[in-house]
Amino acid sequence: MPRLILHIDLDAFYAAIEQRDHPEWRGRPLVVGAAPGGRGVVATCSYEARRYGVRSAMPIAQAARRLPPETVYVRPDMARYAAVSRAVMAVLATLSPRVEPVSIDEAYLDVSGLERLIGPPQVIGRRAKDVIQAAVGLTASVGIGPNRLIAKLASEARKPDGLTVVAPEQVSAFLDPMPLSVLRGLGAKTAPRLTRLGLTTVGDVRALALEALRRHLGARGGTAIYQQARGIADDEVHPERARQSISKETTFGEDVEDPLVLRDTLRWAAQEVGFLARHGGYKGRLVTLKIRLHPFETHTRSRTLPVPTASDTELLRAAWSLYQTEPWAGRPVRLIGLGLSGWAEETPEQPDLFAGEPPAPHPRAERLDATLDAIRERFGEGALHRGLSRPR
DNA sequence: TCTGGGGTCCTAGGACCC
DNA sequence: TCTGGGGTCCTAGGACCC
Repeated sequence: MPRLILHIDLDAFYAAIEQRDHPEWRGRPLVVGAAPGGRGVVATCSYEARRYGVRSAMPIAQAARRLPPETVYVRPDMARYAAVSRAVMAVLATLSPRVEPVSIDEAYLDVSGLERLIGPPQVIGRRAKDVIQAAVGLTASVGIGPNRLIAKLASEARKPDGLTVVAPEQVSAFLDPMPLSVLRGLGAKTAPRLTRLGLTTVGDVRALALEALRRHLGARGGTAIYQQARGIADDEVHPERARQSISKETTFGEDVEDPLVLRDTLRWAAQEVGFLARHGGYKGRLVTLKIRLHPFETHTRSRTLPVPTASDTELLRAAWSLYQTEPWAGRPVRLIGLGLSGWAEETPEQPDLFAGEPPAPHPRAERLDATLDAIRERFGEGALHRGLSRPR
């Protein structure tokens, strides 16, 4: 039986939350990210700001030069955004129990078989958008297709507040005219390898033999692109993917040479990582120090410990000794941080969204009220939209 | 023009063991 | 004195994604 995969992407997520909670900022260019005078980039910006050509990951100084004086700049409040995200994921779970969050503002749902319960794909997609609007007062763009790649490209096809369904027989017509960079794994470095061959669209890539693709992209990458260009891609949705690493890093406002400041910063990172690890029930053996030296030279150094740990002091000791064994002392540091990975075999899985609660019998969108109460209880009123309204 | 922070996955060489 | 493969672990870096 063919799968039906839904991809949902919350529109301008951080910026939309800020505008939701500050009505006076609605309709104005708004940037969530670094302070306009400082170092850093745009995390997300409102659609009003995008009209000036501002995009995610653009250096904040460059964005500030383009944007008008009435622009609002806000620092990210990740704890708040994460609460909204969890509320969205919870309400999506009333549609289908197979929800895989892929980032704070994106998820895949396996909605195969829901046509009998809800209706055709268009209606399922509409329902997903409605329950999110009702729960948190935000718009989302939805794409539905036979696998994850097509669902994702469908949600990107119309934004914001879009809804696009691609049936299996429409896949090649949908894919062929797209720029080849939409395929997963063709980024800034590898896409030009194909562009140099005169290829520009997915249709062009589809015309290429498997052997040629493997020659230019490597055996693994070449095969993956060959299949994607034919609309063949992963359609498994994994509701409880375990995380593989925990890390914390920071970029200094100005480069730092004082070893005491570096050590204090690593201590902070060790405490943050240790806290997250202990609360998730993780212990890891691999400690990685990350450092970015002036002007923009990045290194990692890692050490495998004999015994898995989640201890702040052990993390700090390992990271600091990695720093000290390198001839970096005295060189100005732009960024420093550390990570923990390599979980012990017996590390328990991260508890899922509803851990500890009785399993919901047959979750359906009709149970929205009960779900909203549960969300309010777990994530606080702030996660929810004020002036709650029911979907029709 | 200056380039965040949080991740995932892959590659490749060397050590080491059988 | 020279020489196999295969497998696993460790480490560093890079590409990519949101």
